[in-house]
Amino acid sequence: MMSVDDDAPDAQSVIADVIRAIPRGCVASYGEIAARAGLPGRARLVGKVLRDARAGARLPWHRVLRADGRIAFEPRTAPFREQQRRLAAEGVVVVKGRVDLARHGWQRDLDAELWAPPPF
DNA sequence: CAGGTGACCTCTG
DNA sequence: GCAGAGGCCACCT
Repeated sequence: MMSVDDDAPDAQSVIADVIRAIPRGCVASYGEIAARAGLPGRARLVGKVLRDARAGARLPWHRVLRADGRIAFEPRTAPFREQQRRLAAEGVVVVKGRVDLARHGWQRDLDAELWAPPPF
């Protein structure tokens, strides 16, 4: 007997899947992730998923940034430096706690595929 | 039940 | 660049 819930996986697991889909070397914002999970406006829920994420969750949490490309943690804190370190390890440039989204943004990557920009 | 909080976002000035 | 307001909603007091 099917129920409608079979087609309504809980939001948090969908969000987790989206985060796992962020390519290495790319970053995505909370709002972007929520939107891609079919949950526009639910950026805060993405934050909760990451907060609840456990070590064994295997989520690339370091690839999630704020909408302006800044790391969500307070500068100079341990988590902040850890995220910055992990990003650098993937070749993502972090300057003053900020990433150039035009260079490493996931959405930008999609645009690159669809638009097939000419070499400059 | 009401109020505050939070790994957030967008708009306005 | 910064500040305020409104939106979002799960979770805790």
